[in-house]
Amino acid sequence: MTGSVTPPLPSSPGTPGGATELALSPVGEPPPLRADAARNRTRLLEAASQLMAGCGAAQLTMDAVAAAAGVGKGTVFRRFGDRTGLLVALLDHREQQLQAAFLTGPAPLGPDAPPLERLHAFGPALVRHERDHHELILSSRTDPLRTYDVPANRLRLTHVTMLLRQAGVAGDAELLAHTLLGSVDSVLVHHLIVERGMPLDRVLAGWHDLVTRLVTRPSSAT
Amino acid sequence: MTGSVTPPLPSSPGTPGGATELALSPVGEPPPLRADAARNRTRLLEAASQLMAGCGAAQLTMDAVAAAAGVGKGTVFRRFGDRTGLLVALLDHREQQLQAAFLTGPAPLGPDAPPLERLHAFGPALVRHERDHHELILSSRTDPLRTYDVPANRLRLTHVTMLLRQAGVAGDAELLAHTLLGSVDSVLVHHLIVERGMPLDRVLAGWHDLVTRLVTRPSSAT
DNA sequence: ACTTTAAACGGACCCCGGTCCGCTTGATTC
DNA sequence: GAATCAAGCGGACCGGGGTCCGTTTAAAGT
Repeated sequence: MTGSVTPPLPSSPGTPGGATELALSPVGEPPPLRADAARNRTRLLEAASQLMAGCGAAQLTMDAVAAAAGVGKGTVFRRFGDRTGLLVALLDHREQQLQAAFLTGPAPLGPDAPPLERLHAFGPALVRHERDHHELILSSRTDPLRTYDVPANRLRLTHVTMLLRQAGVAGDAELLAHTLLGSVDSVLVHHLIVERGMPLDRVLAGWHDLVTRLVTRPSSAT
Repeated sequence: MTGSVTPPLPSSPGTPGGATELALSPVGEPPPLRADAARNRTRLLEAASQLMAGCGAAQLTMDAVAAAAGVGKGTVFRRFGDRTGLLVALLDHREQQLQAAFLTGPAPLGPDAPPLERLHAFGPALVRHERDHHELILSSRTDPLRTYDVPANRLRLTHVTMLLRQAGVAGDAELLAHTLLGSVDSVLVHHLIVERGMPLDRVLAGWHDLVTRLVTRPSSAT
């Protein structure tokens, strides 16, 4: 179980400017749910997953999910904050596999391979994963800014940043990681392939090329 | 006047798979509006702009815009398709300045400077422009896929692609252009600066660094 | 077992985006 | 200037996201 989606509890409007800390992820103690709450959470995720499988994201209305799970509508919102929250939770759950693959899995994705190799392998793995779940991803992007707060995406960023550093890349590893990840962003790739008819191979070649360019030290400037 | 926002006329469901051509932008004859329609269009854009300036994007409801412009709600939808369409039209209008700057303006942005210099200048110009309009941009991103269809964004892509080619870059210019543009995407930059506290200079340095890396031929691979 | 308390629950309710369809009006033709 | 017709118009209507608040119930204390 993920347990990562900390819903925006109504008790935390707090300081608006909140510069005390990042305050976005006071991850440390996701207070355990009450028994019934946990049970309902599971039911809701299952119901949502089935509705999704059955009729696509369009049919995934909050009322429908609530009804299918046999709970009230308010409960869904209490648990997941809003529709996006529910979708993210659903997605987050499906991320586990991918995360396991690059965190602890076998080479070339896992920690046994050298950083550069892992980096090269990471792109295709991501693209494949995102293609499998693109509908869910698409519909969870209603609020563009929140994308960067999704745990899965944060994890990817840290991962790529780390790999870049380990590969001995010169320069701003964090920014470069953003750039790399952006180049295989789910929405972009979907656009390129579906709407522009670009072959998948070309996108993947782009990833490898980009990794190579970024890892290579720029020899001459203007 | 832009005149670019061709609303999805109810008469054009046509062939769904439409592989005849791109069919996305049959730009060629935006059929002229009837007098009253044109008048209302202007009124609506003005009303929207004022509401935006007055109370922010949140208050920009379709009803409010319609009321402020003194027309019916249906008219707004007929003209702009949906809320996003209205926002894009608004944004598109404000793009003119930027577009003029890099299409026909003076060096280093305009055509009088060498390609590489234009490329370096383009990033900062974009970032500045996007910061000025980030609220509008943000709220026009509800439908992530449509982003790539916005005329302004297409233009940017072609522009950067062209500059890359002119600068003699080796490799997939179109993909590289996507990558470059992605690295200064409005939402990303806003996230980095506002939520992560990254100084603007660092983002801009990232752009220059990236341009340099991409233009430089990768000397050694794995 | 009984009390207490905060969390969880449910569904009526509100708001807004988007649709629909009958009416109006600007353009064009004769 | 009258007739014709497509384009434009408007606002009632619908459905779904999100909120609110009175009620219920799991858990902790005695």
